[in-house]
Amino acid sequence: MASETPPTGTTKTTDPHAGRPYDRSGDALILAATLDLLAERSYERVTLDDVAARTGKAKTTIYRRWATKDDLVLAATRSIGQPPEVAELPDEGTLRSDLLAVVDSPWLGGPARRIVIFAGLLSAARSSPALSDAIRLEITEPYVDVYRRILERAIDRGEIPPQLASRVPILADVIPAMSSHRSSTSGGVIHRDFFVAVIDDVLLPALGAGAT
Amino acid sequence: MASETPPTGTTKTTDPHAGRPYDRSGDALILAATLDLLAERSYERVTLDDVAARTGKAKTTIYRRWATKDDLVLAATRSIGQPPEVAELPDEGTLRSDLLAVVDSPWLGGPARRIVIFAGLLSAARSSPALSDAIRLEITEPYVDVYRRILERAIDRGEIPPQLASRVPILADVIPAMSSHRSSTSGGVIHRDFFVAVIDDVLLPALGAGAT
DNA sequence: CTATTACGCTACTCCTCAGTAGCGTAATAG
DNA sequence: CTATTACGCTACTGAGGAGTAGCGTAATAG
Repeated sequence: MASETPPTGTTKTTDPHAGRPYDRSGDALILAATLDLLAERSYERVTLDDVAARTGKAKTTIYRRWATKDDLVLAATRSIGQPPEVAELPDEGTLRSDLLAVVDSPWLGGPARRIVIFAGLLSAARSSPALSDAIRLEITEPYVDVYRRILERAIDRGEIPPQLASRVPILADVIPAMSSHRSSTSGGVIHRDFFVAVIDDVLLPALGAGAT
Repeated sequence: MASETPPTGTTKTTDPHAGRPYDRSGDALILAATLDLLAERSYERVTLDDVAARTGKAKTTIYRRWATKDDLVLAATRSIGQPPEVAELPDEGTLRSDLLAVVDSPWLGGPARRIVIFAGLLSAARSSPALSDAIRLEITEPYVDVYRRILERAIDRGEIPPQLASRVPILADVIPAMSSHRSSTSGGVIHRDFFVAVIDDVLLPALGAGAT
C-alpha cells in the first residue's frame, strides 16, 4: 500500500536499471507544490491536475510515483521532516528569546507560511485516519514538543519556579493553538506582533514571569 | 441571492396563499440535521442527499427552500443564533465561576457538541467568503465577545488589576483557540478537565490570579 | 366539489475529479 | 546501433454529487 519509493535503485526484481532513469529532481518539486496548494485551498479542493499544472509535470508521471492522492499528500507530509529545533533546541539564554527563536524559525518558510501549511495539513487530516496519524505523529507532536522542552529547560535553569511544572504540557500548546485559531478565523496573514503578544500577554504571565 | 424565506406569508405576488401550505416544522429539522452532518464530516463531504436521507425529507423539498448548498449552510448557521450569554452575561460572583459558566453553557448541546459544530462551520468557512463572513460575524465574534466582557467586568469588580486591561483582547481568545485546536488535533471528545485546565493553568495565571 | 400549491419520488443532466490506457519521444545501458 | 524504461500528452472511464424535470399525491382555500 505504501508505494512511496517505487524503485529502490538497487535490488530490482529483474534489472537494477536499464532504460531511462527516474527524474528524482522532480519529486521534491512535486511535493513542494502539493504543500503549497494544500496551504492555499483545502485538501478536497486540491486536484492532481492542479499539481500537474503547477509543476509542469504530467499527471501520469505523478501517478507513476504515488499510487493515490492520499499517498501523494502523505509523502508531502513526510517530506516536511521535523523542525530543526527538534535536533538542536535554541538556546538564547532566556525563555522569552528561546520562544521567539522557535516562532521566528525559518522552518517551512517562516511563521506565516508555516501556519498556513499547518492549516492545509489539518484539512487533509480530516479525510483519512492514516494521514491524520502521520501528521500528528511526525509534525504537530514533535513541534509542540519543542515548546515543551524549552519550557522545561527554563525550569531547570531556575527561570521558572519548579512548582509550575504541571502547567507546562498545556502551556506548550498555547502558541500553536492561538496561531492556528487566529489564522483560520481571521483569514489573513499573521504578523509577528501577534506571536509576541501571545508570548508576552499569555505565556510568560501564566508562568509568573511577566510584569503583573 | 439570499432566498432564505421563499414565501413571506404576507404580500405574495399573486395570492397570499392558496393550496397546500409550506411545512414549516420541517425547516428546523433540516437545519439541525445540516449542522449535525457538518459536525460529523467536513463541509465538502456533506451532500444534500445525506441531509435528505437523515431528515426523511425529499431532496427536492430542500431545494424548494434553499436554492443552493451554500444557502442551506448559511441558513443553518443563522439558525444557531447567538449564545444566550450575549443577552445575559453570567454573573456567578467570581471570574473563575463566570468563565466556567460560559464553558458549561448548554448552548448548542453543551461544550462537547459545540466545539465539534464550530469545527464543522470552520470547514465550511473555507469554501465561500459569504459563509465565512456570516460565521465570523454572527457566531465566533459574539462568542469571543462574551469572554471579553467577562474579563472586563472582572477588572471593574477589582478582581483583576486594571493595568492588565491591554491583555484582555488576546486572553478572550484563549479558551476558544485552545479547545478548537485540541479538538482538531486530538480528534476525540474534549473533557471538562481540559477547559478547567485552560482556565486554571493559563487564563487565570496570566491575569496574576492563580497561585504562582 | 375544483383550483392551487407543496410534498415525495424517480430519474435525469452536467460537471468535476480520481485514476487509467496508449502512443510518440527522451534518456539511459550495453 | 538496439533494448529498455521514464516522460509528456491526449483521451478516456467511472464515480460521486449539485441541481432539475415531471409525475402522482397530499393538503389547503373557496
